[in-house]
Amino acid sequence: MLNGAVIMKEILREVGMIARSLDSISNIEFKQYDLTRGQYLYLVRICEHPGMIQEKLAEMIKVDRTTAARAIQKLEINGFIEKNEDQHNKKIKRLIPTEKGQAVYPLIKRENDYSNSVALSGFSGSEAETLVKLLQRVRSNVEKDWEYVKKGNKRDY
Amino acid sequence: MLNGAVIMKEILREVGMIARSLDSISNIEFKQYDLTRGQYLYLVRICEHPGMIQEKLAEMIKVDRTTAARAIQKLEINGFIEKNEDQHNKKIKRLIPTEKGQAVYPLIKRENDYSNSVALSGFSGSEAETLVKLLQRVRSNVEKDWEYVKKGNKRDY
DNA sequence: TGATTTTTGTTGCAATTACAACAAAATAAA
DNA sequence: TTTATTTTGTTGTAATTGCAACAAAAATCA
Repeated sequence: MLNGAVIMKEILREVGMIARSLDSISNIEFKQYDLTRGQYLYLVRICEHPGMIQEKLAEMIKVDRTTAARAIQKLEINGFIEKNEDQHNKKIKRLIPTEKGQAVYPLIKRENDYSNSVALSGFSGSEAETLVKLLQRVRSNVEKDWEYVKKGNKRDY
Repeated sequence: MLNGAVIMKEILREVGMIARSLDSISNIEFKQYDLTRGQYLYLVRICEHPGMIQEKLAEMIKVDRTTAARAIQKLEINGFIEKNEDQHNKKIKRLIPTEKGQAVYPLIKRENDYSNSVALSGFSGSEAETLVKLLQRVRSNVEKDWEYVKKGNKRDY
């Protein structure tokens, strides 16, 4: 039996270890496609939601606006995506994958799927499902605080 | 009902979003203790495992050896920890928190505990327990691949 | 309408991150 | 013991990351 104190620290640390491991692996494996650190994160989302703007992408990934801005800038320079201007709104730029970007997408997807299958090896279908649902709830809880703190507010505890 | 395809991508992404959110929050909140980005990760572990060497700490956190080296170097420069030489082994340096480091520890702990409680809000005790256990299995699965890839090996998929 | 606030985007810093490449001590193998 | 390999640590270099501070367009408000 696990007591509360153990759970307290473990969730956060386990998640951190898992995320860093998987991110590190992906970054190493995507170098062969000329994607530098972190870029795959943005590219997959742009491919899945073409026309998205970078502000929303940053929120989706949970990364600083300026970090996203530069990652996206680089994706554009290297020909993976385009920034298209909007008909009705002069301020926003809609992000669209190029042919090159679309060609890389399935390779990223395949790697991510494989990493997921590794992560879930030994899991039954229902265990995997339970985990996804619990994680989605955690994410929903956590993202509220993230936005709150990111905006300069102070949490009270 | 969730189908396999959704689960496939969701686990990895949910974990990534949660990890980045929590890390971002912590980094903002720890600035008041003069801890710069990422340093809290190392300091808590050194406090909980005094005498640890930095190679093991890097493995524990799942971060590059050289990243850990510089983070630890900075913790030392800023007086949070000491590097003690070992009696029997001239190569290794044992990491020990200073008074200052020990004074900050409970503050980090408190913040982490709070973030955990936020992450788990709405969870029953048994749900929280289930999540920890599933995450530990995921981490165990994933860290094997991380070490494998980090050492220069190529995964086949 | 006009003034104010929010959204979206960029650039200047200063810092972390990590790959390479090296060194030296410790361990394993011959 | 001598040689080879692994472990542990550092530094050079190049890149990402994110806070501040700014700008301009859009949305809200009075």
